[in-house]
Amino acid sequence: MADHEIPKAYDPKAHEDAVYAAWEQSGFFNPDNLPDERKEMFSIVLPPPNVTGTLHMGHAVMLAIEDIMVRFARMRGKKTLWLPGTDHAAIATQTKVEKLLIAGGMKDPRAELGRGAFLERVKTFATESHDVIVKQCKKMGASLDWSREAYTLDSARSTAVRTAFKMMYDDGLIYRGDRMVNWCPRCKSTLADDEVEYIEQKTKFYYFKYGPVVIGTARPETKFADKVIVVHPNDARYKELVGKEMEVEWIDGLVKAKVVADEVADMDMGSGAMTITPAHSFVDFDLAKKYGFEVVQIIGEDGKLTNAAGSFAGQDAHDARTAIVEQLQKKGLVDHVDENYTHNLSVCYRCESPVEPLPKLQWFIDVNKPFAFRASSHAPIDGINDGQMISLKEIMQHVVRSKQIEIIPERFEKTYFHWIDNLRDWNISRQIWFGHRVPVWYRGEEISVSVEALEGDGWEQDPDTLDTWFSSGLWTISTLGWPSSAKASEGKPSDFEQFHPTSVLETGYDILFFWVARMILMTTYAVGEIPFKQVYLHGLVRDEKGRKMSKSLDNIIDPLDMIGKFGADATRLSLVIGGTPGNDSKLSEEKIAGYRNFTNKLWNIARFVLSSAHLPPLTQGEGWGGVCAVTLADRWILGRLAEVTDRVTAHLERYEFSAAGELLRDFTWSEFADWYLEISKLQKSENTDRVLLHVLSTLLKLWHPFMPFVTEVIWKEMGLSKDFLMIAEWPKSGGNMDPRVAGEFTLVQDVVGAIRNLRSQYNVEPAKMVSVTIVSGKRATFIDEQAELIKHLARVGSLTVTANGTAPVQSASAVLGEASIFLSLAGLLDLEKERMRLTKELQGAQDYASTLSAKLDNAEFTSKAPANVVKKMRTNLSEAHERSRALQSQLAVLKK
RNA sequence: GGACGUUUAGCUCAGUUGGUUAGAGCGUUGCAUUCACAUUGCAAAGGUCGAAGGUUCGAAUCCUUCAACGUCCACCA
Repeated sequence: MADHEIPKAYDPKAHEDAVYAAWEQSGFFNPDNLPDERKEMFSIVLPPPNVTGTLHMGHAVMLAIEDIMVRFARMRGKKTLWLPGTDHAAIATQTKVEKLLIAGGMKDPRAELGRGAFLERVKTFATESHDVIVKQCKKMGASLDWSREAYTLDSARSTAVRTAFKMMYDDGLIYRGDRMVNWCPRCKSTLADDEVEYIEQKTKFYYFKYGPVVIGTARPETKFADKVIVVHPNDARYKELVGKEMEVEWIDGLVKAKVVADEVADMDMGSGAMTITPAHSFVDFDLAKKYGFEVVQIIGEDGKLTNAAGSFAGQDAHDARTAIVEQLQKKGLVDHVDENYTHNLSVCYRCESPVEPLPKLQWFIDVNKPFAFRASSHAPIDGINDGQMISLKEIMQHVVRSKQIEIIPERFEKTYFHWIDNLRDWNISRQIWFGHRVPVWYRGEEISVSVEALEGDGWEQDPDTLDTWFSSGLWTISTLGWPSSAKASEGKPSDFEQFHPTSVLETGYDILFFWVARMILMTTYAVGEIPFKQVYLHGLVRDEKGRKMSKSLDNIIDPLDMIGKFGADATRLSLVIGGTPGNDSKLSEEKIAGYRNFTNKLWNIARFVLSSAHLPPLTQGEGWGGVCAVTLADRWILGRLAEVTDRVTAHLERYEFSAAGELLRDFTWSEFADWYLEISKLQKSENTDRVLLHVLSTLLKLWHPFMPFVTEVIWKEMGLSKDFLMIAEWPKSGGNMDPRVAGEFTLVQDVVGAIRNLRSQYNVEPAKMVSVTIVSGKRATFIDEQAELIKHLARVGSLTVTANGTAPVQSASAVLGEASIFLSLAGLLDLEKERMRLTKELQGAQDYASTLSAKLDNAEFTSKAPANVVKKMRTNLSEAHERSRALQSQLAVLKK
């Protein structure tokens, strides 16, 4: 036990860093160092934060939830690995550094520095970010195994990336093609479909005369090379025209145009006729491919018009629009202009510049092409055989549909399938410098794809880099040693064999497509295993008004600030309690302050228990098995503790963190502190001390995953064990609540509550002793046995308990189901007030009774409802009647 | 245009397979400050569960329609 003064308030700052350092030093974050032989594995990979800066509340909620999962698993005796790492986040990081360099005075950083020097700058920035991120994870208390830390761009992960690329290339899944891509003229790079965002915008929509038809467009600057008119085959207006060729007057003079019929044309849209722009529209490009039309690029990668734009060549595409329209106007080709057209402008998700669809030679992953599946021998996927021809899309659908991967909450499965249905081939090459260089080398017409670099001999590597999600898609396998050390060596199983597939992937729903789906694709392909058995998706953390936290709104709540102010434990609780999976949650400082109050409450519970319960320290391993239930309160609190232990365990197994936390908080505060601790002040005994210590130590274990710091500090104060609470064994309930005990204790609570209520009604000071009479029929003996308890808890000086009796004069009364309570108020009783109060209560009781009898008189109800429901209702009815009678007789006394 | 989510006390949210006076925290109101904790204690007030229909002996819970708010996807003819 503590032989020194424990401070009145818990000060997180005084303990947190030291506790984390001690945990780290123990080595127990690394599963290989866990003390006993552990058979069952539990593994999570940390979704690697981007090295673009610092952690925000979204990361904090992720760390809090995952740490709960991990600490719970570890305490339950599983060989537990939580593997940390960071993501180089190619475009995001490069863009961020470019912005910083520009802010520092550079005009075009890439041009001014060159590839090598520029990458050095990015690397320096990434290293600094990484260090900050690691520090922040530690501040949160995250029990990550830092000895296994990984980085998406380090050498082991680069080998994995090149290996996967080569496998896919050899299987014919990776191909190089001239295809439409989303091009960001500012980043000078392509973007994946889901890296494009849309902003609603009002713009002009032009209708032009194009030969015999009128066509509509919002982007006149792309229309120079339009040579094909498309109409719907069923459109009567244009039936005659289909198949014809003609010369039409256009922007830069006459062009030769022809008319084709295709169902993509929408008869109800505009004039029903359109021309196509194969080089700058995904739909038109597909159409051009289908009919073999020429693809002429009008807008270049610099965002300027190409030579195909004739007299406008070299102008900025967006700026040239007005001049082009003017030229058409002069020729009398403008039919009319819709000034109020709203459409969605596509912009780059990183820099918000307008995105230009254009054709470009790029690397793609074919998601529809069947290949020969390579099954895993140690964790095979059910339903797909070795060598079976199957496409990536089909695998992605299969593993979720067959529930081999379970998504929580389930509704996101729908979103997932919908996304896959719309999935096109994945463009994986980017024209940026920071990232994994495409492992392809060229020499003249020759192409070589290689894991090892090809040096000299005239080989030149592709200048492009890979989409950042290509490397993070390999995260579960690349961090566990694939491909280099995926196999056992010297009889020792490898990390990959032990920990893959990982148990659960915990992340925000906003990266379900970006990352989760890509991991499923890459992992099932590369190793023939699912990457994780479950996906738990948390919601976004928003501000107290429900807005996203952002710099421009200046509403960012910084996790580090909150940890400094309220402690890591309080910050964690505020992020976990009150939220449900997949739903956004609102966070405010007041909320965190509320949980700071709770950590302090727990601290003071411990302070009280440790100062009042003096027992010789138990030797390690002995535990508190000797704890006995002597009094009613002992039986009650131990029974409740058993119930709470079971329910908290069940909640945590189902990832119901909020429910588990609320249950624990209510038990800790409203039952253990408010009732048992108060009772213990009266019923002092060695056994009471044992009960206090037992409940406290069990609570520390149950709370530990949620609030690791304060529980570990108290655990040390208790001196129960030399070992950390972090590796203590998770409690087992070891018993049930006796329903009779529950009923009896509830009666005591109700009696005490009724007396307190009467005191409050008459403004009797809490400290003042009062006189009370309880008339309680067959419960009189029991209540009399508990007289001391009731007197203590309700501050009663004189208590009379009788089986039968009449109300004492000058007293306020309350009626419980089994007892009538009278509080003596000599001279203070307000007859009128008392009469009104009792009348109101009587009314309530009678209304309730009549509702119940109406139900019970209904034969359909009594015949169809389950017997226990009917029985319970009969009991309630007789109680209501009894209560009404008691209230009536009390009113009668008052009237005298 | 398609899909999903939310709507319960002033605020933030729970509410298990439908079961009978709808719960918590914060806030509010009243009383209390040597006695573990004012980062506290005791008590109270406060809700026709978004609307309208339906199923059922019984609906916050299941079905239909509608409304408001939010999110994602598609789309620059």
